[in-house]
Amino acid sequence: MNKGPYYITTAIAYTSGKPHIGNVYEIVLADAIARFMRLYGYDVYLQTGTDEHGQKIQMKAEEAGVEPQVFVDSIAKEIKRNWDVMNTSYDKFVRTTDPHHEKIVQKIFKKLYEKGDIYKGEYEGMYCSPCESFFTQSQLVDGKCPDCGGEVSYAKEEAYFFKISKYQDRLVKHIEEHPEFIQPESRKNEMLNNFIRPGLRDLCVSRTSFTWGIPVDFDPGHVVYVWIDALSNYITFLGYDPDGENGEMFKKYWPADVHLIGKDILRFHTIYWPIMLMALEVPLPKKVFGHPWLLIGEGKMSKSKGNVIYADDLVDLFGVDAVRYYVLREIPFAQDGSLTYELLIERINGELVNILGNLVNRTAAMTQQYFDGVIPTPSTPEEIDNELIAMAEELPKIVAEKMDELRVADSIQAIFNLLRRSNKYIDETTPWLLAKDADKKGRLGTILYNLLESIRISAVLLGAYLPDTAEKILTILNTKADSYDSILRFGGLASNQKLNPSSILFERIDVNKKMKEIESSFNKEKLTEKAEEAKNDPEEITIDDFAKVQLITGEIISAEKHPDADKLYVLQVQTGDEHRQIVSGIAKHFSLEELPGKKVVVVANLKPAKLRGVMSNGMLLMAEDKKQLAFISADSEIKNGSKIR
RNA sequence: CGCGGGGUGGAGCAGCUGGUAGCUCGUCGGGCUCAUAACCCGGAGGUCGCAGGUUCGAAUCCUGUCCCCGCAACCA
Repeated sequence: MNKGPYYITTAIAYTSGKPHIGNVYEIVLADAIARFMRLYGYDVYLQTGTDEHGQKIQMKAEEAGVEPQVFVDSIAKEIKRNWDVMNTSYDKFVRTTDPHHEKIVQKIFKKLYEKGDIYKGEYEGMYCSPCESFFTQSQLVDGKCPDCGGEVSYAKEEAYFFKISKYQDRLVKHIEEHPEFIQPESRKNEMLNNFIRPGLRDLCVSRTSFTWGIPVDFDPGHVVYVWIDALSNYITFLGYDPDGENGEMFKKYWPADVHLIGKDILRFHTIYWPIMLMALEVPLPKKVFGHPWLLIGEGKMSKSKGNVIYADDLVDLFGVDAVRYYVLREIPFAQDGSLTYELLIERINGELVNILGNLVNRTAAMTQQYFDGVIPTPSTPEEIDNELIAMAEELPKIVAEKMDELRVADSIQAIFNLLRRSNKYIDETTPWLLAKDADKKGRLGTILYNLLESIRISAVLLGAYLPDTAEKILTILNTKADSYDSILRFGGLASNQKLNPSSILFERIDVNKKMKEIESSFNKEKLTEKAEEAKNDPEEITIDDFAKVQLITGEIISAEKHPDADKLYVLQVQTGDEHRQIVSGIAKHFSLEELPGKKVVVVANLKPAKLRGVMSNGMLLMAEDKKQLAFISADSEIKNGSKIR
């Protein structure tokens, strides 16, 4: 039952640091789709990997004091390890530093150049030499470099540009004619209205400001823009060759069925990538799915917020399948999902333990008790049986439909509906009562068989999402009937086989105990992190350095909104005899009303600066943790303007 | 008037091609004992952000308005 090739890719992960659970979500999602499609009968090829070039990586490597290649080698290894920890079944793990990939990207670049779609031009803008970066007028802060605050000067440099605009109309047409192309569809309009229709500007596709990239072979000093490099991975590793014979894999699997990516990079995949392919005269992928994000509580996960959660830590705490289950189940089709330990534990206990684990456990126990563990032979079904059977036979179709739309969470829910129904079926049929009556042995057997078969059908489907658990269940059932075909008709489980001894599938988690465990390990982590930070940041300052900073006490007299910025307040602060205006980015944390009267600490000798047009003379000191800001003030009455030292 | 997403019982969501408002969790009460204090049943709880409009009828369509969240700008 081969349904043909199915090529699915994830975005390749950027090797600038260890991937967090949000990054890992993508490969797990891809894996679930890939596993299901394999079960369903497709010849699936799942490609994932790492994106290893670019300035940021070069910088990180320099910071770490190693060669870029050494740096990306170690990160790529770590990323791959995380993918493996999550038990993902990728067919190919690619790396953009692969020599073959580099060679083909050079060929692609050259071909586009020869075709005239890439031309040499000049990049102009305000340039900051220490930072080696160009900035647009609007990015400048007070006419200075936004990164280092240094002077910038007008400069231009040679660069190659890609004639994106040439393909604009074709792209619009393609998107309009293929509503499937951008998923979820709500994103389609965003792309069209926000980026494409206003007009595409030619894209600068080479850099000379750093060297860690694929060199433009016909013009030394230039390296290929990372996105051109990265996006190409989808075809280079299949054996695409711009001026030769394409490889077998390319012929078989391209165009891709799905590019699975984060919604933040949808732009690159629905604009630049299709246009690149058009320019190369290569067919476009069928679908680009910008999946939502996994949020931590309410907010985005980020290092600066200090709320980063790593997949391998979660797996240590809860097990692979529990973590897979959570991310797949909790993130709906087009809306961000949220992760907290409490929610995770709730899902594990409420669904994996109570619904799934308990059902398998009680059914196996009854089969053991009443039939010595031998799968009974069913007799004529009754009305109540037919209801269960109908639902079980319906399930594979429902799941297939949902998966076809990439609605993974819905698929899982459908499976759990059958498991719930099965639990209910037990209560309705009361096997423990039938067991007391020898005449009812046949009926009892039918019921247990129906349960075991429903469990088998569920387990076969669950294999896509919880591979280990599914395998465990099928082992308990002692069956090899695990194909999609085998679950289309109820009754595929062979009778008279003896069940294997069952074990607990998911251990119940004690919330309080677990949270304590997490906290203690979290603290440990924090300590080691701090220790590392201290190591990495050996810079000590002298008392003289500190003396340069002039801190004084003050009091906020009045506060008003910045006319032109959401996060800023314009504050009038009394600092002794004088009073100064300070612009501060605390609008998100405090209301205007509560500010007047607040005692504050002010950095008095900070160079004045204009913030979005308003002068600011100084800076307020605030204490900051993950969630909130707090003012710092003297703990007893002291005159405004008092020195702090 | 920068772009987009969202506001539905205590929590998280579904419904949004118009016609008794549904699911999971929690809560209260009951049942059962095969099972991992689990499973099953029942109840309470919502004027579907607000105000208008279209319609015989709107959570669902239209207009206005308020609030929240992303992106962009800004966090001295």
